[in-house]
Amino acid sequence: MEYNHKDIEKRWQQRWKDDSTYQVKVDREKPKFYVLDMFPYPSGAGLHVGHPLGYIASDIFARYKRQRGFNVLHPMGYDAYGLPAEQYAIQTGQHPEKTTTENIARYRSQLDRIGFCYDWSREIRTCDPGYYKWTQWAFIEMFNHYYDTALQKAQPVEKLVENFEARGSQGINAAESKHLNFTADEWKAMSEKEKSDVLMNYRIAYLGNSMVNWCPKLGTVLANDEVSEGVSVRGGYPVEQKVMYQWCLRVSAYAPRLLDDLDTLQWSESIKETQRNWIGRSEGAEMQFRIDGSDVEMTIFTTRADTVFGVTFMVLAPESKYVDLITTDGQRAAVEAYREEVKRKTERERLMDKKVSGVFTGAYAINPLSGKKIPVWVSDYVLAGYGTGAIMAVPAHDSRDYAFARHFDLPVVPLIEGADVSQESFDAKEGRMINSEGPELNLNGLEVKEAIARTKKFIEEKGIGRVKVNYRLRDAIFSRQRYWGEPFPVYYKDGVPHVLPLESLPLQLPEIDKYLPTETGEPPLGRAKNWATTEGYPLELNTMPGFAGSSAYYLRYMDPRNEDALVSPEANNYWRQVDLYVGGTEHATGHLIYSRFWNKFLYDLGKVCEPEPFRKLVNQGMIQGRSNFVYRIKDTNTFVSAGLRKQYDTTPIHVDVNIVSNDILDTDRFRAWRPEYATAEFILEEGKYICGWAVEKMSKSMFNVVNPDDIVERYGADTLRLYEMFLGPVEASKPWDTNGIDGVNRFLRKLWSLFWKGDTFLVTDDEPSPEALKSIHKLIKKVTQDIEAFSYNTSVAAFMICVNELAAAKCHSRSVLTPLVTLLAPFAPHISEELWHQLGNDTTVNDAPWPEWDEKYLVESSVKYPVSFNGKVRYTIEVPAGTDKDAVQAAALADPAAARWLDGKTIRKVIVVPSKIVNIVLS
RNA sequence: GGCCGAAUGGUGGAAUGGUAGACACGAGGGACUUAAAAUCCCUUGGCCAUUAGGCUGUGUGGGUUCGAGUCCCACUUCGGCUACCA
Repeated sequence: MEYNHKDIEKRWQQRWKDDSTYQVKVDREKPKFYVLDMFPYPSGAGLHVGHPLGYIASDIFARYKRQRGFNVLHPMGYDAYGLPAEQYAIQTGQHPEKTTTENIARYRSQLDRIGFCYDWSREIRTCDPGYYKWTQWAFIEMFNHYYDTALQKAQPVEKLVENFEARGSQGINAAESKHLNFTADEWKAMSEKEKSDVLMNYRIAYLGNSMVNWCPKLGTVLANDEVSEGVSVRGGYPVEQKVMYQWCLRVSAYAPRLLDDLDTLQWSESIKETQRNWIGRSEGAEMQFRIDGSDVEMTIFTTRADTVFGVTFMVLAPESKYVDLITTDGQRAAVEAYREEVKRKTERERLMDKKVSGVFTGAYAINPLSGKKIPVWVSDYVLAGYGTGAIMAVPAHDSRDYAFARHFDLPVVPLIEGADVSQESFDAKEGRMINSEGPELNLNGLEVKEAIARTKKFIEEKGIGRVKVNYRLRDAIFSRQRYWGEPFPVYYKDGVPHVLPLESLPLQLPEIDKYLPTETGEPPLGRAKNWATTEGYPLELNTMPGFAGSSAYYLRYMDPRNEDALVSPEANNYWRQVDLYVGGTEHATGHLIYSRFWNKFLYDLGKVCEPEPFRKLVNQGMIQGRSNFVYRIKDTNTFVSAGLRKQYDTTPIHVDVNIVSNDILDTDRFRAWRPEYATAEFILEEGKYICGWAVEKMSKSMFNVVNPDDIVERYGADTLRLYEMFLGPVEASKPWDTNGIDGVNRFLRKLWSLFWKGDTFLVTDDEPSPEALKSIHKLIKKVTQDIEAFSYNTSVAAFMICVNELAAAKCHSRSVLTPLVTLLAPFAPHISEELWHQLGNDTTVNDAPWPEWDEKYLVESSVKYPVSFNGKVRYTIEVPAGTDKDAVQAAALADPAAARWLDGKTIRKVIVVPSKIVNIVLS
């Protein structure tokens, strides 16, 4: 029998499906293990060979854990809501659901061919009403809770209301949008609408005016992580800042816990660091500056409390509410003009434009420590969204303040001994303070750190300010002016928002005729007919963002068809959390923050039993494309081989990598590729046309997309799986290069030839030779350790070595081949399953227990010690295995070859090190 | 600007501080074959040498060590993420 991958893979994939081999149930007899891939957005382009990299790695681990006796949950589903399907719908009128369903079908067939051990009975789609019911449910719960900062926990809003009824706003510890002060009587006197507004200030899901990233081209707002360098991540369209009344999630309330709990996670340091930066904890102080001749007090935030004596001016963000309060009549026109100018600029223009700009408000503030009058300016280098939107400017020790001061000719007062501020600011937090003496506080002579602490203490005592920890993490904007997303379970009664009762969920996405905003500028849902409750109250027109559906999907897999809860306590208590999560780093500041937040919220409610969703995270690298080029001689239809192109004036042209093999162009297929090349002529080198190559992003336009289907068709899924792993470490980014896949395929055929020669089944019950035993035990040890360490490329290499050794030893012994096939099963499940059954087993190879290695087969009978002098290996001595250290030393000293190297010198010492090296040090 | 990571043959990549370059591709040579494919064997970091063997070698410069690709310091280059964050 020949190795026929098509027959084997088709047959076993069918068997696994028929037998439901990979379905799992809660089984309290067995330990659980939860392996999860980040579920894909099913794009129209289908999978390329880069996508399955992480899936293959996690599949190997899932199968391995199953063979180790774990009950393994390994599900898959689709992040089905998203912009591309909607953009496509706008262009073509095709319902996004139709596009999405088709794309999912394509993804599924591509995934199926690779032979994953997913439990497809647990498949979920975020756009499925049975699923998004629970997204809406979570939103309602967030609406009905506030965050208690003393308990560090979400609490029902009713508790807050009780407090208001009894004591007003006094004594509450709640995360809030702004600080409110009212009495119980004032609360009781409020209208329905006023009460609603007050509660919005505390709810975890709340409606609020906030500065949003508005993308006019996409017609929607975007979250911070959906914007990069002033343009939208999807599409790259310009984004502007705008205040809008939007649904938001109070993620910021969870910032301290999101930060602290990072330490409990087995994630890469780099991704934890990225999250730490994104959360952006900074310890500093809030301080009040009174406006001269007014009772307005402006609050600023600073991490450099020590530099207050160097504050020579203050700056407000153009959007700051203080601007209206303090601008003098004389300056009002100029300030308004400036604000208009800033407003017109997009975020990108604002970032690009490095020119310093700003305008004086006409007002002066009083420095609370020195008592000096300092001017207050407005400039767009101060952001409304961070801190309080107002800063104290210390030009001597902050480069942005310095640039501003130089531009507008404001004074620069150095505060640190020896700091030269004639050319640039001195930003380092070190040195001794000078020029820092006021009527009540003297910092001169202190180190910066001491000065910060002293100032903080002083301002707290004097009531000028307070120590404050500030977080950069913003609340998540949760509204999208889109159609293809989860509808909010919200209706408006007399303008007051209410959530729908839980029994009425899911609130299904209505049909609409066009997917554009309405003529009046309302979101697409404004087009839906009868978009109201049965009582006729209008429903919310926005939909939820992409991250809503992906924030708790890992919980739903535990209990995917439960109609009464997101996940039952039984299922959740058994599966608990994801033990291994595999996916790309691009979600570091998006999905991976939102999921943690969402999970912590549900944890506070007692709905889930683990405070973190993903215990261990592995980030697979990106697979880049490897493009091929042909070189056309200018103004001809003649193409010259890469090695000869320097002799001509040529233009490189991307050529489809699928008609190139080992960089050699298939010239016939090239002529057939496109009509304009039908008459192409070639200048060959050594009879071949060699293409040039470059590493680029994998994309259609570069003609470097490799479809896994083609690889599976030609070499089989097992070869694809092994090759993707063999390419390099899972975490590393690397270009896809199909050259070299033959080596892996050759390995599988060699493995096959241990079992079959022609139609003869070679397997015997003979006792294996010591070499064969050593070979297989070496493999067991290596593969076991490598899988645990997620080092699959070296595992594949170890398989190749073992098979080569067994072939050389002509070993066909069942007792060696059985563990070999068992070990290979996670990597190449189809061929392993086939051979496993040929060895006479009936169960699936995935239930074959993982073999254990025995060190006794790995011991050498004699050991060779390289002997080195001063670090250089000179010769080798051989001693029986087990020889102790002293005997090795004696043997080394007695070896006549040593004399050759001693050369009159004396031996200072002899060191026997663990790695079988004897090191002789001469003096 | 900030943070993180990387740098090893023609290529992808191996090396708990202990014989650098495993494994694979590619390349060269050979066997089998009418031929091709497939398969098998040999060579393959560089330099010198007929061989034996020698020298040299992990981005650069220093350091620690009996011993450094690996640890420390400085630098260079390249990637990734992030950014007027006060």
